[in-house]
Amino acid sequence: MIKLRDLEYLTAIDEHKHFGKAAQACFVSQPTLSGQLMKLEQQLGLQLVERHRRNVMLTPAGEQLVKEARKVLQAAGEFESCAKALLDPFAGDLHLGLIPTLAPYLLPHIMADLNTTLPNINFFLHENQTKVLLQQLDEGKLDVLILPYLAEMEKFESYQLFDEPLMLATPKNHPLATKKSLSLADLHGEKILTLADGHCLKDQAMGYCFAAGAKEDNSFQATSLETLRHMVASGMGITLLPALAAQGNLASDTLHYGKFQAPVPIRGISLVIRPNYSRMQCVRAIVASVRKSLSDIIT
Amino acid sequence: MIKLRDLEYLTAIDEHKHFGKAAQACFVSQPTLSGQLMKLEQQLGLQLVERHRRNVMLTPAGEQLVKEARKVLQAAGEFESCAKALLDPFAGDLHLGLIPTLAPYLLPHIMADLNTTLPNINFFLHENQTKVLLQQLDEGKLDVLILPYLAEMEKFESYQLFDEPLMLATPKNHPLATKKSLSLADLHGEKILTLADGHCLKDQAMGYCFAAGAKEDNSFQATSLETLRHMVASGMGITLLPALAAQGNLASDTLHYGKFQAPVPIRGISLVIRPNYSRMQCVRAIVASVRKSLSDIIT
DNA sequence: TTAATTGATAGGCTTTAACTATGATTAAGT
DNA sequence: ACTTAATCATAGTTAAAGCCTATCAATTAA
Repeated sequence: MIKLRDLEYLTAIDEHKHFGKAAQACFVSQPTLSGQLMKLEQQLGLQLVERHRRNVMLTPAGEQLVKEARKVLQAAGEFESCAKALLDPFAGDLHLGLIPTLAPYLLPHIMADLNTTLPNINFFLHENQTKVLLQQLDEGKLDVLILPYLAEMEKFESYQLFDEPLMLATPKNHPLATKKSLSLADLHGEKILTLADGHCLKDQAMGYCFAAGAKEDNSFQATSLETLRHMVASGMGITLLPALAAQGNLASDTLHYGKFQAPVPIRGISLVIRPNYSRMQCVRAIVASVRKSLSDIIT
Repeated sequence: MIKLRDLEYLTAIDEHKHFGKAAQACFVSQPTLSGQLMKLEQQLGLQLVERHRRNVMLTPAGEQLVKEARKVLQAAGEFESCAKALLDPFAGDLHLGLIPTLAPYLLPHIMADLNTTLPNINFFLHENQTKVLLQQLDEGKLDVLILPYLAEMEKFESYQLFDEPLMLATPKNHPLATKKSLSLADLHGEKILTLADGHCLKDQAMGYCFAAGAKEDNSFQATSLETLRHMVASGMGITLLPALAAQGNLASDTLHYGKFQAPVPIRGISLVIRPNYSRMQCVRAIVASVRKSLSDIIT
C-alpha cells in the first residue's frame, strides 16, 4: 500500500526540482527523501524522476502521477480539517480569498465583527484576481472566497452577501459632477478610464459603460483602484468605482462621486465555497456576520 | 500525519460494524485493528466508534469522517491504478458495468474481439440497473459502463457506440405481425407489456409508445426481458424489444419481431467513464473494438 | 586542479505496526 | 443463577520501516 508521506515527497520534488530543497520542505534529511522516493519507484516499477547532474526532471509517468498524488493529498487534507472542524466547529485556521478591488475597502468593515463572532478562528487573508482565487479554492489552498458572483462559479456553492453599487468618479469640475440626476445614459459618448485586464471589475464596469454607449480609454490601464482614483483626481478622465472604494472620500477636494439613478449599476458580492465543504457551521456564521456588518453601510 | 491504513480500518468498521470481521477484511488481527483505531481516535481527539458489547456503532463524527476517508482511499486507489496503467496501458483489471437488458445480448458479440485486442486486460462484468452503475462508476468501483445514454450522464464522459433499434414483439397470430409496413403510429390504442420499474428500457420504450398513443398494460410487469419475451410468446400482449435481444429468435414458432419504418425507435448505446479517467488508451481501444464488432450486426 | 554542489550509499537508532495470548464484560442458553 | 459464547481491550514481543548522521561519487564552476 502506498504511503501518504511518499506522495508528499514526490510532490515536493516536483515543486523544487531539487532533492535537498524538497527534503527541507518536508522536514526530513536529503538521504531520507532520496531513499523513500527510490523505494516508491521500485514499488511502482516506474521511474518517476530523471536525475541529471544539474537539474532534476520528472518523467512523463512522474508528471502524471504527481497529479494523482496531489488529489490524494488534498483529500487527506480535507479529512484532517474535517476532523478539526468536528472537534470545535468554530475554531482553526481559515483561508479567505478576496479580490484586490474589494479587499482593502471591505475588510475594515467586516473583520472586527468576524473576530468577535468567531474568536477562535484564525483568518488568513489572500488577495488575488478571481481566476487565481477560484483555482486555489478548488485546490483546497483557500477555504472561502468573497468576490463578485460570476456565472463561471456555478460549480461552487455561493451565498449572496450584498449588492455593491458602482459610482461615477469624476474630477470636481467635470460637467457630470454637477448634474442633479445622474443615469447610466449620461455616459453616452464618454471615454472611461479602466483597470488592467484580469480585474473582474474592469469587465463589469465596462459592461455597463458599453451598454450606455461609452468607450474605453485605451491610452492607459491602471493596475490598482488607487491609481485609478488618482488619475481621475488629476483630471485625466472619469471611471466607475465600487461604492465601498468611494466611501470616506466623498468630500475630496478634487474628486466627485456620483450616485446613479435607477437602474443603478451594481456588482453582487457573494461568498463562495467548495460544494460539501466540511465547515458549514463556520461558513453560515461568516455569511451572517458579513451581512450584518454591511447592512449599516450599504443602503 | 494520517495513515491510509488507518482510514481503511475505519471504513472496514463502518462496513462490518464488528471489530473481528473488519480486521479479517483488512487481513490483520483484531487487536491490531482495535489498537490502531484507538490510536486514530486519540490522534484526532475524537471518538469515532461507540463500542457496545453487542453492536458497534459509529458516532456522528465517525460517520462524517468515514465519508472523507472513502474519498481519500478512492483517490489513493486511482493513484495506484494510474501507476499500473503507466506500466502497461493495456494490462490490468477492468470492471465493466452493463444493464440487464443489454448485457446478455451484447456481450457475446463483443467479448471475443475485446479479449483479442486487449489480451492482458482482465474484464470483470457487472450487471446492474443504470442508477446503481452510475453510482458505482462515480465511487470508482467500476471503470467503464456500457448503457443507453441519458441526459443525467452529462457529468461523465461518454462515447457513442451504436444505435440499437427497438422492434415490435408480437405473437405470431397478432394482426400487427402480418402488416407489411410497420410504423410507430400503428401502436395507437394498443396495450403494451413492460418491464418492472427501474429498468431504463421501460422508460425509453414507453416514451415511444405513449407518443404513439399506446398505453401501458398495468396488470403485469416483467422482471426480465426473457420473462417479457415469454409473456408475449404465450399471447398475453405485445411489447418493444431491443434488436440485440430479438436477434436469433426471429424465426420462433410463436413470436414475431417487427421492424419499424422510419422514424425507427432506437436507444443510443454509449460507453461512459469518469472524466479524466487515467486509462484513456485502454478506453479508446475498447470503443474501437466494440464499434467494429457491432458494425456487422447493427445495420 | 580545486572547491562546491548534489544525489546516492552505509550503518545504526527509534518508532511502530503487527502478531499471539489473555483478560474483561456482556448476552444468551441451560 | 450459572455457564458458555461472543466480542473488544490489554500486555508483551518481534520484525520492519523510516529516519538520522556521516560519507562517498560525480559533476560543475572557478
